[in-house]
Amino acid sequence: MAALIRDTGRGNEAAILNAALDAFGEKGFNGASMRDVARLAGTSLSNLYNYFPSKARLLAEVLRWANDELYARLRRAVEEAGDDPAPRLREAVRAYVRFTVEHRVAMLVSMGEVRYLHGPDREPLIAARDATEGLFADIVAQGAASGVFRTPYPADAARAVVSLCGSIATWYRPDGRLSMGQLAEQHARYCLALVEAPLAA
Amino acid sequence: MAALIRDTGRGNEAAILNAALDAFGEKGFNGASMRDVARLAGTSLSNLYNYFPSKARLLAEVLRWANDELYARLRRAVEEAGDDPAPRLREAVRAYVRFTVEHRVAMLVSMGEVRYLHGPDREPLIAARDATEGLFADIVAQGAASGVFRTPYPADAARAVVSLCGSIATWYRPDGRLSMGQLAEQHARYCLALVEAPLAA
Amino acid sequence: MAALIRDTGRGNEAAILNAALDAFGEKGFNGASMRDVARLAGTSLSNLYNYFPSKARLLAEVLRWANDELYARLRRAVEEAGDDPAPRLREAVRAYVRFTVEHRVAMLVSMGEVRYLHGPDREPLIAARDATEGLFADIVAQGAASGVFRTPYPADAARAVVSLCGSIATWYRPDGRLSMGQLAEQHARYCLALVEAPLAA
Amino acid sequence: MAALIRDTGRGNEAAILNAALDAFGEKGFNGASMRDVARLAGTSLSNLYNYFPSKARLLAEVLRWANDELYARLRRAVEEAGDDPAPRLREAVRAYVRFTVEHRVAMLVSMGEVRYLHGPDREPLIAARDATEGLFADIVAQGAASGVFRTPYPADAARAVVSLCGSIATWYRPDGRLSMGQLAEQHARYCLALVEAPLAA
DNA sequence: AATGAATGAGTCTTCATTCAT
DNA sequence: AATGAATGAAGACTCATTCAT
Repeated sequence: MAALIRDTGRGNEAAILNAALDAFGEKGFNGASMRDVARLAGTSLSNLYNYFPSKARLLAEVLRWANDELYARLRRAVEEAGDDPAPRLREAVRAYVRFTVEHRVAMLVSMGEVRYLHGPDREPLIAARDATEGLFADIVAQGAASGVFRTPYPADAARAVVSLCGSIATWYRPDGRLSMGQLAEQHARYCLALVEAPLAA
Repeated sequence: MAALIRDTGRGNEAAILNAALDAFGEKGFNGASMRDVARLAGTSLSNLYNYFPSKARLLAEVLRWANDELYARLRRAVEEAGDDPAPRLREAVRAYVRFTVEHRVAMLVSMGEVRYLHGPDREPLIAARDATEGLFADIVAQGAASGVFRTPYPADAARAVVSLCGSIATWYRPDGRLSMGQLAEQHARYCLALVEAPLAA
Repeated sequence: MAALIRDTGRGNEAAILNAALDAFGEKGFNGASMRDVARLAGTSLSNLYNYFPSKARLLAEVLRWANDELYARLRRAVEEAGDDPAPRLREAVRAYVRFTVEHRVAMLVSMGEVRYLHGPDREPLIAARDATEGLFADIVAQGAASGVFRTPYPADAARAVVSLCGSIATWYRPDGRLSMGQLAEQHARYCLALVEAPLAA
Repeated sequence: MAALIRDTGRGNEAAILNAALDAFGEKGFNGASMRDVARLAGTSLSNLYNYFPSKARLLAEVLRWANDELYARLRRAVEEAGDDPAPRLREAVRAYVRFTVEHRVAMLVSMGEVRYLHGPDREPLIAARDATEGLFADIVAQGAASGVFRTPYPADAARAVVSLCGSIATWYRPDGRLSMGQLAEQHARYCLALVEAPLAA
């Protein structure tokens, strides 16, 4: 479970972002204090404000990083999957599951703490999340159009797919029964079944 | 969206529980203050402590009520659905979706705020949640045994079903495009598809 | 260590007074709450106010009972000791020590918590305490006048005697090395020595 | 009555410690609020917590300072008194009385409020207090061994001496009848008499 | 970029006390 | 005499944030 953010080219910034990710992941946005973040980042409380003007902005930045990374991975996975909707959906789901498992806290924060953002910090995040969901929506639409996904709800099924993959973060434990690979495999099948694609027996 | 808790036979208790549900639902456990709860309940801050010894205990009680109600509804729905696994799953999912829509905040709190509970308040809740999930697990197991659910992952699919239904709470808005009935219908089909039951074309 | 206050002929009054004594003894006047007292007395919080109009008054009553009892015991001991100052002092000290040991918390409260009393509750207590000290002052004065106590400070030595005996309460433990009898014996000798009375070799 | 703690080399620390000493001295540990301390120290309530993590810890630090200072003074006094037990005891008592008078509240707090300390804050204080008493115990033992103190209770008399000197704090008023010098003189004699040393007529 | 000290508003919780029954 | 419910003030402590250095 490597750190999500590697380097930003600006002093302690990456350490602070990763610390915020951990803190918000463990205690939630309101439960974690700036002192918690500072402690995890190994810097002083007041130094945080040299990088981010407020706690909300810090959360916003963390979420932006997480979403950008997830989006990039999904794009890459889909591109490498070729043109057919079924393998595209399969690979997108597998990538999503892998990201969820590898960066569970990032996913948790991303799903749960956005609602504590208001004003100008909020909308870019919502847009980014919609873009991520849009990737799935496109695949489902393509599959429905070509007749290979026979779900009667092609306009809504993508949301179900995304919800299903994201919810793994709420219960997954690294020492659990299922490996990341098994989880990815299972969910790929769940999602193909959900959109009513033909399945190998 | 009627109040979840009607009356407990003890002074202001029901009003406080419902107020806590609303407050935790809107701002999260850590974001909502006991003052918020008191204001919503129409009583004084200190009077809260005549009913619940701590904020955590208050949350625990709220969650217990929500889970008990959900569990009871699911039981009833499953019983009335007869013996075949497919209609049983269909009715369970529909009941779950209806509960999620009608008591969205209860569901949100139930999914998101349990992790702020520790010590003796936590375990009964986890057990109750497992019991709810167990209802679905039984149905899936029955369907898999009888061959009507052909999912290769009968031991894990119930969790996916529950996650899928619960996640509605994170995005549903009463004024959205889909009615509760449509939502229930869609998810019933998603879930039957997910466990690879035969579907009417 | 029997309860200090036996019965007052008024419902739960004695139980409340003894409970207050214990509570104030253990946690101090400000550290103990009326709830603590109620719990120890086995009654309800609000019922306390049927007997005593305020926490301060409750403390005042407790102190009055303790002082009255101590004063009575000292009077009796002195009277039974005859007319000579040396045996009178000896018996007074022994009685004081015995009371301190038997009702340690009463003594602790009496020494330490009076200062939290103000207004009309305070002065009667101070007067009662002065009366107790006056008993010793009289004996020392008598002994000095008759030449048997040769202390150069007859006007001040009584205070030292009283302080010395009372301070036992601050360190005495029932399971300690010294029995009540030994303690009484030792202090009788300390005090006779302090006033410079002739001592048996 | 100069401030007990001069400077600690860390911001407002000395001011806070002295303020705590005054506040606890006047109202007791439980009667004084952290706001009281802040007001006396001329700083904000929250700033207190930049120096001491809790009220109990603040009390513990205050007590440590007071005990260290007392112990140092006693050591010095004893060392300068030469080798004979009688002058050593005399000078130790005088130093103790002077400290009690000069830092009455420190002594009061030290005697009365230790019992509100629990856990790891408590034991170092008890040990320090025992060390102080140990100084007197050594002197009494030495005097008893050399035959100049003829008390039959050499193992216990030191406690009486310490109690006697400390109790001055409970009644002393700066505008009272006796000066500090007189008080020191009187108690030196009380204590020598108490251990049954030969006294100048 | 980095820190320690500082602050005012806010947190949960407990307090002594009152009131209706 | 006795209780359970209620309350406003106050308790210790933490918060996000700022400022001087």
